[in-house]
This record gives sequence, C-alpha cells and structure tokens, in this order.
Amino acid sequence: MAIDPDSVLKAAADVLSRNPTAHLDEIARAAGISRASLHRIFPGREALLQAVGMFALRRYGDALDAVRLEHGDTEQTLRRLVDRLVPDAALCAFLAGENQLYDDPELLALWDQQGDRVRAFFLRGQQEGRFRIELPAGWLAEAFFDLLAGVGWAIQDGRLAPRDSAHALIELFLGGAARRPD
Amino acid sequence: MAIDPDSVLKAAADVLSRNPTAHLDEIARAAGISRASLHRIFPGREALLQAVGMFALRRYGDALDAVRLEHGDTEQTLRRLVDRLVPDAALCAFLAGENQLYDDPELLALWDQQGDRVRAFFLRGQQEGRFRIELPAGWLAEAFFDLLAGVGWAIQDGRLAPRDSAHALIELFLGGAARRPD
Amino acid sequence: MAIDPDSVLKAAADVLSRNPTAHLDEIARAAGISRASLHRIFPGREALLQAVGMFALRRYGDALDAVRLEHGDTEQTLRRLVDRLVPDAALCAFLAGENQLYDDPELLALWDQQGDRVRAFFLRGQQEGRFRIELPAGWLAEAFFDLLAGVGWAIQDGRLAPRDSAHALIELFLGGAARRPD
Amino acid sequence: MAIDPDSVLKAAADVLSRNPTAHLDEIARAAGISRASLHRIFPGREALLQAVGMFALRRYGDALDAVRLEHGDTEQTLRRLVDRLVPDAALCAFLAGENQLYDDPELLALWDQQGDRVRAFFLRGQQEGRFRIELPAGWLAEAFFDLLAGVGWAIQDGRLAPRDSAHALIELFLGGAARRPD
DNA sequence: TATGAATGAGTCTTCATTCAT
DNA sequence: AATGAATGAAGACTCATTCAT
Repeated sequence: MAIDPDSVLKAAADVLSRNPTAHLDEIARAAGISRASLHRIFPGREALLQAVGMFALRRYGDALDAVRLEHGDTEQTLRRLVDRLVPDAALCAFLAGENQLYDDPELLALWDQQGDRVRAFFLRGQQEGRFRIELPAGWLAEAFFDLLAGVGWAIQDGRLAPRDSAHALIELFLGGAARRPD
Repeated sequence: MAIDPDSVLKAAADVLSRNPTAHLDEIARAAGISRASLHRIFPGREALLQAVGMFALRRYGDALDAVRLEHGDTEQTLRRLVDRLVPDAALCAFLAGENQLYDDPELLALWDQQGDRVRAFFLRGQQEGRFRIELPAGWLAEAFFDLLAGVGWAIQDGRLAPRDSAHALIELFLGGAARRPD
Repeated sequence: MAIDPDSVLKAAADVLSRNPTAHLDEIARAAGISRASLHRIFPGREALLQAVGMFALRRYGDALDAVRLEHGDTEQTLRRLVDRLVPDAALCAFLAGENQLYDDPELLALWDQQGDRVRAFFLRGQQEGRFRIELPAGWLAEAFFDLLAGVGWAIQDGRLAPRDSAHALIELFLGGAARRPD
Repeated sequence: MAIDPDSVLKAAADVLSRNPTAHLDEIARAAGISRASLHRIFPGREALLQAVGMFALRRYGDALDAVRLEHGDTEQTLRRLVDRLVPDAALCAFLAGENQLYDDPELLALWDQQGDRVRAFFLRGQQEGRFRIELPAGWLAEAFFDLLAGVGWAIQDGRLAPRDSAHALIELFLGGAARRPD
C-alpha cells in the first residue's frame, strides 16, 4: 500500500511545530513509516521542511479561497476564516516558528502572495468601514497570523481548548481586550 | 579582557529567536567569541539555552516590576508595559519559539510565575471593569504574549518598524480590529 | 521471458570494470532489469561479484584452453592468446581492479590455477629458449595480465582502438619498447 | 600537534589502492586520526578521493621533474624514472584503479598534462632512435603506466618483492619478454 | 516470474564537546 | 583566560535487501 505523502506532511507539521529540532526519526515514527521511506519521499531534511511549508501555505491558501476572501462582508468572512483555520492552527504555528524557512524563494513567494491577499482583505474592510483605519492593514494581517499561531501552540500544549479557540480569537481580534464604556 | 556573559546572552537570544536550531558556532560568532569560550562560560548547549531563557524571563519580570504591575490603573499600566517590553520583543520571540525550553523545571517555574502575574493582572483589570470579562484572563495573557513575540519577529525581519510597534500593538490589543459603530 | 544470467554478468563486468564501486542500481539498469530481479538471480552483492569473477575466470580459462596453452610453439601460442583475449579485456580489467574479490576461496583457487597455467607456460617458453630467462616467469605472467587489463581500461575509456590493441600489446610485450641496435 | 595532511593522503592512497571501497573509518585508522578529523581536513569522501588523486599526480609530476624528463638520454632517464617511481607504485595503482576519479575536471586536466609529458618523452626517444617507432608513443606511455600500477598491486599483495620490482619492470618494458636470437 | 515499494543496516557527516597550547 | 585543533557521539543519509503485488 502506497504511503500518502500528505499524511506524512501533516504528521511532520504536527511534530515540527511542537519542536523545530525534532529528529527525522521522531517524524517518521509519527507518520508511521520508516526513516528510509521518509527519505525516499522527501530527499533530505531540508526538502521535508520545504514540503511541509508548501503544504501549510497551500492549506492556508485553500482556507482563503474557501471563505471567498475577496468577496462579501469582511467581518463575516473573517469569522468564517477563523473557524476554518483554527483546526489547522498547528500549521500556522509551524509557519510562524520556522522563520528560516523563507530562505527558499518558492516558499517565500507563496508566503508573500498569501500575505498580500490577507493584507488586501483588511484594506478592503477598512475601506468599507469595517476595520479601524488607524491600524495599518499589514499589521492587522501580521497580528491576525500571530494570534493564529499562538492558538496553535496553546492548543498543542493544552493551554487552550480547541473548542473555545476560534471564539476567543475572533472576539479578541475584532473587539480588543478593553471593555467598551457603555 | 573578560567576556561579558550578558552580552553573550543577548547575542544568543537574538540569533536563537530568529532560528531556534542555530548552531553554537553561529551564536559564538554573533557574540564575537570562539566556540570554545562559549563553552567555558555555558557548559553545553542546554545550559546556554537555559541561561538565555532565564535571562529573558528575568528581563520580562523586571519589566513587570518596573511598571508596578500589581498596582495602579490597569490600562495605563498595560500601555507602559508595552512601551517597556517592545524593545525586548526579540526575547519574547525567543521564549515563544523555543517551546521545549520548558522541560527545565526551574525555567518552567519562573515562566509560570510570570504568567500568573500577568493573568492576575488581567483578572484585576476585569474586576475593575477595564477589561472584557467574556474573555478568559488566561487567554488575554496568552494573546498579549503572542502579539509581543510576533512583533519581535516582525521587527527582526524588517516587516515592522520598531518605532510604531508599541502603539500598533496596544491599539490592536485593547481596541481590536473592528471599527466601533459611532 | 526469462532473464539470461550471462548477459547480466557481462553487463555487470562492464560496469564494474569501469567503476568497482558501482551500485547495484547502475548494474541492474545496464542489464536492463530491475534491482529486485538482479537480486533474485544473484542473492546479494557479494554473490554477484563472485559470479562475475567466476564468469571472467572461466572465459579466461576457456581462452587458455582454446589456444592449447600447454602445447605448441609458445610465441605463436601467445600471439593467438592475445588475439583471443583482447575482446574480453574488460573482464581482465575487472579481475585486476576488484582486488578484494579473492577473499572468496573458490575464486582464489581458480585464479591461482589459471595463474599457474600461465606461469607454467612462460616457464616452458623460457626452457624452450623463447622467453628471456632473466625475468621470473611469475613476473612475466603478472605483467602480461597487467597489460591486458590496461588495454581493457584504455579501450573502455576510448584511449585505445580495439582494432590495434592486440598488435600493440603483443609487440610491446614480446619485443619491448627499446629499439634494438641493428 | 597539527595533523599532516600529506601523511593522511599517503595512508589513504595506500588503503584505497588496495580496496577502493574502503570505509572512511579504515582510512582514518590507517592515518592514525579520528573520522571526524578526517572530515575536517577533507570535507567528505569525494573531496578526499580528489585530494588523494591530486597528491598522487603531484608526486608523479615531481618524479618527472626530478629525472628531468625533457632532457638527456631517454633510456637512462627512463631507468631513473622507474627507480624513482616504484616506491610510489601504490599511488600509480590508485590512479589506475580509481577510473571514475577523472570526472573531476581539475584532476583530469592534471592527468592529461602528465600523460602528455610522458607521451612527448617517448616521442622524443623515438625520434632519437632509442624507442621503437612501430609502437605509438601514446601506447608506450599507457603501457608504462599499466606496468607501474601492476607492480604497485603486486607489491601490496606480496606477489612481488619491492627490491626486484624496478629492475623487472624496466627490463621487461625496454627489452620485452622474447629472447633475442643471438 | 518480475517488479515497484518499503525497510533494516550500516556508512557518512556534523555537530557539541574536550584537549593542548 | 582564550582559542585553534582534535574528537566522541549521534543524527542524516544511502545503500543492499526484502516484501507484497
């Protein structure tokens, strides 16, 4: 029975987001295959990291597509996006933590592309009067991703219940921590 | 001339926050000393990581002390805290990225202690009616730290200007991204 | 369609004489079969090497038989032997290059046996006054084989035309490089 | 005390000429250093092979220089050359056996250069009436080297006494195996 | 029978670490 | 005290080998 590369990537992202220095041994075990097979599918550690990065970015992009980021009410879209992304928060944590991943030009290009989409989204929301214009759209995109990654780590470490995560995230991100004066 | 351990720690934190898997070689070079000297000061990689962690947590704790976290107006305190922490955001990025740092009991204890202080701070703010009570204080503390770490990474990568960071952070964290209906 | 073991052996000898460290992969490809099939025919690398060695030595022995080494005029016999062996020079190159082949007792025995026949041949030639007696017969046999192997390599590398090789070899070996004073 | 790279190269050539598939472990042990040190001096197996090749070719070239190949009586020069080269015959054996060494352009260039010198030498000898003109100078050079390599192997395997080697080689090469009719 | 797919075994390589100066 | 040089230890990698079809 053939090994499913995507399931290997998912396992790898899971392990690596927890511990970026994880041995290939551990990753292979998590994927339920041998180290040798891991090497056959992804020739070398670097290739594996790159593949996991591409996988994560693809999933991220898929989520942006799925919620039709470029259309519709921005706030509702953002809520749907969070619901969709939180289950993959570990992938975002991986993308956030593995900073030197972006030495790879292909990966960097895709990363920038998705980043641009999200920035454009927030910009549109600002123009439509849904998001505060005092905050740069780039920073909104950045912060949104930071919180997503943080949720990913918190879930993995058991500090946050997956169930509550999406709500907590969107509430804080949209409404802020300060209580509004009545 | 004797080597200053703190400058080594700072250099190490800088390198390691960018790349948690950085070799001792690179760290030693960043600190301007030889690998052998690095080894004499911190006997082993683990010891170095632990020392950097302690250093970062101490600085974090110092900031909490300096703004008198346990007293005074919580919102004003939070603003001062951000101003004080943003210059050290790289240290927070290090603390956030080096997840397996907390295998060390001593470090974990200190980490928990500072975390508790911040959670208690948010709880107090909630009780005083300054922070929203719908969001768990633990999540507020978590998210606050996530944003801080994200700012650290963004500054290091040149995606965010150090000058604007503190303002952007506090504005988003307190007020959220959504525009309040007039 | 059944695989012909001898064609595999020939391909293997060809590849291995060029590169004694060639992988089974390369050999299988040269033989036009899969690695797995190669393995079924020859159970293991060592077995393959042994088989190629036996094959080469058998061909060598066949040549000695064919020219009736033990009988007739030694010089004429040697000329016929060279004509007969040069087409198989690659096999000699293999036998010369794969030094550790002779760890196998069976192979070593056959190798010694053929070597003895050639040495005896030169000895006979010396006794009959055809070969110089100042040179040990063992050395003559050795040098003869060295030149044969050298020709094999030179042909494979395109440094020597197969057509001229036999003549050049026998002329040098019998007459030497020095011009005889008239 | 610093490791002498040349002594490592000599040990490596010795081991590798005997067994081209020798492990780095064995080579390091023969050189009296650790595998790690071997890797520090020559970064990787390929680099080591290349270095050994360059070393051997340099020694070969040094011998050509030392006997002033381009000047003086060719036969006497050849005799001196043999005396000089036989102690390094193992290096020649290495150069002859490691055929795929010449994938490296630098090595190939040096190899061709030394080959050209020897070919030119034989050509000169032919023009001066010392070597037979029926045999291509290129073949003389080739055969000369083959015998040298063969001597190297024979000595290593104990089939030939180092003491007698030079004499046997030069006598056969110059005079041939056939007894000259009185 | 023949092979693509998977893996065990063992080498290559690179660290972190130690030694000698 | 500080470092270049050397090495032990352990992970990365690549074979030869086996398995399932």
